[in-house]
Amino acid sequence: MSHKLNLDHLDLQIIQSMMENAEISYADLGKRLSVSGGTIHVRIKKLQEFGVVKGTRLAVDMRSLGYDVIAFVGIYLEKSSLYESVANDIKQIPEVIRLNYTTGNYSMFVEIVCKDIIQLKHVLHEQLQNIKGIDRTETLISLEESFRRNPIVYRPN
Amino acid sequence: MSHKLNLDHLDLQIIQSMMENAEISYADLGKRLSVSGGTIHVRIKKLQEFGVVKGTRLAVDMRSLGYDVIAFVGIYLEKSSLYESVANDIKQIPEVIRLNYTTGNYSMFVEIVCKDIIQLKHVLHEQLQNIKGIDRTETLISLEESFRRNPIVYRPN
DNA sequence: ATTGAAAGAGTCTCAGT
DNA sequence: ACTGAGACTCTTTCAAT
Repeated sequence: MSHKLNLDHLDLQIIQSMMENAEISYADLGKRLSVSGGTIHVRIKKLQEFGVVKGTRLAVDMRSLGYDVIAFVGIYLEKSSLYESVANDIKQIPEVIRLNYTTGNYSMFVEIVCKDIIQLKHVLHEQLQNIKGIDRTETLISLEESFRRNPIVYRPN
Repeated sequence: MSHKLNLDHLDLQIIQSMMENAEISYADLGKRLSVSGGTIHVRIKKLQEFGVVKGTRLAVDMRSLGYDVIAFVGIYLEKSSLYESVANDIKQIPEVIRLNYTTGNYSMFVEIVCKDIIQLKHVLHEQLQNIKGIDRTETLISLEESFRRNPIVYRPN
């Protein structure tokens, strides 16, 4: 992480392409980017060694599994020094899939995924609110996710 | 349509495992779950047909690519009927990777990924604020991401 | 660093259960 | 529905450039 990475256009194109679809074969991706499959292989191995690439993950449609509710919760702390302790307690709640320490309105900001509103209510009132050091919370419930996409790391022109 | 799929424990275990790491072979995953590799293959094909599985994606450490800044922006609309038009304008901003229509404090909520604060400032002031129909915005900048993980779809016991 | 080809490993299909 | 084996495809290594 302390080393400066020197990534060229080919590296970025590979990343851009495989962030969207990691199933493409090295040979096919090589064809598309005008190099051999062997070169794709070497580059990906390098990116893994450098820690840029962290593996591949199955993309799952959570709604079709019955996880219909996404909520965001802004958290106000009693004292900002309680961050570590509160973060640790929050991590014990499996429905919380993400926690950020933030500037701005809130001290902390979490994302929650649940099967229904009943379960969300349970997480908010029985779990989150009981954590020592949390002053109060504000909840945003997502009625619709308009889009979600990857950052653009390679822009052709 | 998102109901009523009949998925059993095996399906959920496959999903749970491959959400974390999609590189495992069918044979190895089968061993772990006490079935043959062929069965894993059939199940995954079924999950793809049902639309539960949407492919695989490369997991990338954005920070090592120089994308150091994550920000969340809450948006107040002049009228909530402007949602569609504003959503469309927001989608044109490549740094915005996610947009949700929400209840609660804000009408809309976006996530932004940038290389630095300069770029974030540009996105906020030259792009977002110029969109017709946006009343005002509140920005949360992430100072640290404490954790990020997948939802739990299978809990052993 | 990239290539092409051979060796090794994984996916996919199918007949049998 | 699951299994195991054969056919096929992809990954990985490596000598040559």
